[in-house]
Amino acid sequence: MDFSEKVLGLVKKIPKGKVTTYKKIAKKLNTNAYRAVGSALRCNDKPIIIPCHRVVNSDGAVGGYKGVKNSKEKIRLLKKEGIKIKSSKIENLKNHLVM
DNA sequence: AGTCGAGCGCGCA
DNA sequence: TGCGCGCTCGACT
Repeated sequence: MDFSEKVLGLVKKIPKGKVTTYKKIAKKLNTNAYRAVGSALRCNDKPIIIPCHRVVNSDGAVGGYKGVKNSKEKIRLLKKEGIKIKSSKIENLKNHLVM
């Protein structure tokens, strides 16, 4: 569970209005298991303290949320935080990227 | 551009 | 032990 814990720990630190990618997280953990990052977030039981909606794909696609791909809920949440989203893709991704 | 297959770490059967 | 997953990237079409 170390892996998952680390992932959750990092995601938890993402400030409001900012996002990061699965890839960056994996890199931070010194691994190439990008999928494992998604898995960890998917299995996370505390969406309250773990804003998994702030984690997106490297190309800006929102990915998924709560086990559902392209979750409209996730998109709306991000938009609410001031992030522009066009057709399930984040615009100016670089502008919101952290880490 | 769009699609396919291969690699990673963890969880579940 | 084996397979799949909220992913990514290099190769092919």
